[in-house]
Amino acid sequence: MNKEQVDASSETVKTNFIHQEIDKDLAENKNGGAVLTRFPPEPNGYLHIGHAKSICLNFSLGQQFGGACNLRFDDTNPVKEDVEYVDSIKEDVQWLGFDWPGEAKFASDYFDQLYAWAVALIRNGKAYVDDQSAETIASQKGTPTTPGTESPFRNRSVEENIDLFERMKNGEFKAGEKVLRAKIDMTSPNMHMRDPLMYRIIHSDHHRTGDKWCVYPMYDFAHGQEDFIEGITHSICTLEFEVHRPLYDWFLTQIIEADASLKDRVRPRQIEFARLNLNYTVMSKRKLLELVEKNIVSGWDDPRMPTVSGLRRRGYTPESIRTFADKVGVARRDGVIDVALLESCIREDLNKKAARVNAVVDPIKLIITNYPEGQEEYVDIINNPEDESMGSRKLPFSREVYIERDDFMEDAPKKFFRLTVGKELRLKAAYAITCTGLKKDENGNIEELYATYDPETKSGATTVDRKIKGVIHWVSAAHAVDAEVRVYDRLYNHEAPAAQKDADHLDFINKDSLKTITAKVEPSLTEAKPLDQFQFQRVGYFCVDKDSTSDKLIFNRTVALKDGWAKKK
RNA sequence: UGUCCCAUGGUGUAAUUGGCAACACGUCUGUUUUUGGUACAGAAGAGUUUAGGUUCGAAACCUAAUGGGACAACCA
Repeated sequence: MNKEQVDASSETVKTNFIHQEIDKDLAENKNGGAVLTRFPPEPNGYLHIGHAKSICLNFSLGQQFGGACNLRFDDTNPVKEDVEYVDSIKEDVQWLGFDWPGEAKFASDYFDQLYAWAVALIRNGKAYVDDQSAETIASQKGTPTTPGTESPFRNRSVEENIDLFERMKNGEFKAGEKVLRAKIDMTSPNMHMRDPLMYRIIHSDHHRTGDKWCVYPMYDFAHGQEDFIEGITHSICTLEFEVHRPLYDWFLTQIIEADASLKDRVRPRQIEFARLNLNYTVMSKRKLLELVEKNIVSGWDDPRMPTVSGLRRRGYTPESIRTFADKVGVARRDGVIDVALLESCIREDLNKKAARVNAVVDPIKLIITNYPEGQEEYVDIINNPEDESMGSRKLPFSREVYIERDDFMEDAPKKFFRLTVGKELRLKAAYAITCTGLKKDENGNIEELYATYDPETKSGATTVDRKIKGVIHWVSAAHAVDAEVRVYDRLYNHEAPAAQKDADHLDFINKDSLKTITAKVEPSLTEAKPLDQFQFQRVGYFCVDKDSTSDKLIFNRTVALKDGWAKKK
């Protein structure tokens, strides 16, 4: 199969530089042709759309190359981590449509091995216990432009180091009293090679290992070895870890050197890519947490949050997020993606799937004066013009209906296809009506509209065949059900809220990012279940909120429909 | 006064690895439409940051400049 055919048959097959690097490794028969990736979150927060990109990348790489992708929790810092996050992360990954081989893995599963390797490094004179304070160690580090200086404890004997490290493990010292450091090069131009910390003392219960450990490995001494233990071939991470790569490789080299039996094992390779940035939002855990803690949003799953749980509650589908991740691409240059792309992905998906319903979001009553009082009838209406198999339903029609306030205009320009006095238009799936007048209150606000209908124009009836340009949606007033509709907009009114020098991201909060209104919806919606998705005809895509009940319907607006008319205005 | 990474339409990614720049989103036009949606047809918009070099030929390779980014947590 050549590349053209692949592209034509499957939109998801798209090349990127990581793909190409793996191809090269395969061509060189590295690792015996194995490909195994991993998604390694720290269980200290909720996943967001940026993680989703990484998840899609790692898992689909695993799938495409006939391997798999491990889910591994990087739980090396008990003071920040919690099982609550483990559960939400698992749920989000599965919801996105991915699964990992066997049980989820944990860095804490490897603490014994990591400890043994640390001891091996000490034996080989590659690590030492430092008694200095964090401040002192930091000051000896130097700066990116000036070399560091060596610790006075750097040349302790192997025996002393081993004894000290063991006593650290046994809890004989207080937190901060001692650390284990790699002995590399305090003058290295790469700060991470200036005798980085391997272990620190933490007297705090770990969510999985309890109080077994008093020492915990740092990221750099853990991550590469975790990959190595699991047989990961390609360790894909974001750009900021690029400077860690020499250290990643150095630790692996030391470990293999210390134990010849490890020489033939799969050796992981770290590859970095640019993290996802989206405009009109923020992506850092810290800022997202701030939004939650300051009650700017209702929680991690607030539909305005870029979290996976927020997007889910907003009505985004896993498919739409996967196509988004695919379209965004993978590269080494950092950029900012337009949310419009995300929105187009969910529209594309929901256009095919969502049943159309009639819901009037900003209602105004229209009375059809020549329709008999007390009469009602049921008209047929198609559920989804994009999918005939979704069938049709009956919709009640009567003398008084609600229509959208902005579907009427008193002094309408000629290009206005909707309702205006004297003009005929169609109530979708029902009759053609002609507006005959209106009633205003003392402030000049329109209270009611009046119209006459033409019984000959009933939808489906072939008797009348005149061209009627305008078609609007409506709901029978007598049958309408009230529903709370939460109209969401972007959370920030600045496209780069986190990138301003003299302003905080909170300065750019969009005060109108949530408008709660009461809509009149068709009665069939009382059957809707949480997370069900609909297109409110001509308005947008909406999903039933998790707190919705048949007595109190709540809908979240996922995304508005494209509005060509709004642009013209 | 450092090391490393990056630079392609408005945005994001491509360019079969040296053969006169493509796709998606967005924008604009039209056609169809009982959704001003969808679908369809078409258009505008970059000559690839700059300057040198290598080459018959450079977005791609080399050098330098410029611009952007990363690195000095007992975080990951």
